[in-house]
Amino acid sequence: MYTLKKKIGMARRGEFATVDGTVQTPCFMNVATCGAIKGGLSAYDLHEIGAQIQLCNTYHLHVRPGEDLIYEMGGIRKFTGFSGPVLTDSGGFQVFSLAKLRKIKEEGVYFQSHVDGQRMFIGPEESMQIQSKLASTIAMAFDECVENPATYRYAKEAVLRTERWLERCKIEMDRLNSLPETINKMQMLFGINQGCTFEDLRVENMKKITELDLDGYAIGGLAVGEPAKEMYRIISAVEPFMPEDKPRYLMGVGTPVNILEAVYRGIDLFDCVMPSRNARHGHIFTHKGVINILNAKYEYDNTPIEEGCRCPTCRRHSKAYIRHLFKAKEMLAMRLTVTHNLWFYNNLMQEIRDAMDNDVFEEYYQKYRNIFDKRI
RNA sequence: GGGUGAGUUCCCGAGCGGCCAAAGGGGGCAGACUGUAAAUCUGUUGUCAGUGACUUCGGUGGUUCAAAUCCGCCCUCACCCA
Repeated sequence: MYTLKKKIGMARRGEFATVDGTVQTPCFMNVATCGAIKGGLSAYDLHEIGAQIQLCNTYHLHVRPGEDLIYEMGGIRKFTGFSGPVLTDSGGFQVFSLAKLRKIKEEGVYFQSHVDGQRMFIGPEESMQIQSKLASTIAMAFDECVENPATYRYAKEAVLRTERWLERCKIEMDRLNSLPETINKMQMLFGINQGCTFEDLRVENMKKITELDLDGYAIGGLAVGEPAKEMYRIISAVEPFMPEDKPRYLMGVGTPVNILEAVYRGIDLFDCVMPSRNARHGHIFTHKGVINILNAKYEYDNTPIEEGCRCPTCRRHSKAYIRHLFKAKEMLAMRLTVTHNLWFYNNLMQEIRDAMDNDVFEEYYQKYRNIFDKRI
């Protein structure tokens, strides 16, 4: 249940209520693909960071440890100990990223496990069944994320197939939610908009999927190599056709500026591996831009990553120390940088919400849109 | 004192007459990363000048058109015998 609290231009300040807690939007969802934030953060650490909601991956959890085990353990939330809402990605994106091993058919996708090469099949029904057993708060529709660039012809074929899959997802989800043994009978389903960078396909698809009256709508298949401007163009093209009273989720995006630009264009939810993955590689986000903590210039730098940052890392540690930990291959290095970056992202959303609440979002947007992604 | 083996670019370590500025690691430096097969991947790592030149393979003196590679002497290290 989404409540729009304020609108500033296209930007939306809202609240998204679920059975597992309410999320203040705009919001960033922290990515815990296999049920854990890579870099060694626990559910407790996430609480410290101000994380509202977490994303886990259907495909990865299906492969290991399997949805039956997680079902037996009481569902993904109980299993991981994360108390807030959890969104599960459908496995559709994995079909895309494991491109070499896949075969896409009308019934679903045949592919090989990245762990042991075992042949597997996931279709819309299977994805819903797995997500139902995982008992996440929100399930994502099983879609096809087409690579960029794509021909119009293929893009169209793929969107139409994804539309048919979406109808099957909804039917299966309704059925699963009515079963007595289902852990979360209120499991939500979000539809996913596709159509590559073709505006007419995007718009047609959005009109089509919103007819299904789902719990939320996502824009998928962006930030897959196209220029950022293309992405913004698609968001703006599709946004007018997204229901006002449903949360809007831009999948897999992005850099701090990408997020700011997307919020500016009416998006409520985000997820991205960038803060955690880049942190593991020493790339760190600050309000002044992006730094690489491994750079020689930080060897004797006794100041925190960002002066004035209230994250657990910056409150205590210097760049010189963190750099040393990386050089010494201590896992604490990654824990500290992932903590900072995730804090930065979650705090960024908090700052955006505050700016909206205080009617200074436009100023905030103008101040940072050319700064956050800059390399310094 | 005698014998044997070894000394290679920041480190380890290949190379044993020209195709060697010298494999491969490590380390260093830099870059990439957007619904995570990612604690991963890429580039670079003698000097100077954009195709080239110059200084390098313990030291020194030779042999040769040509030497990290062959020879003499010297130095250092390791092991063995006294």
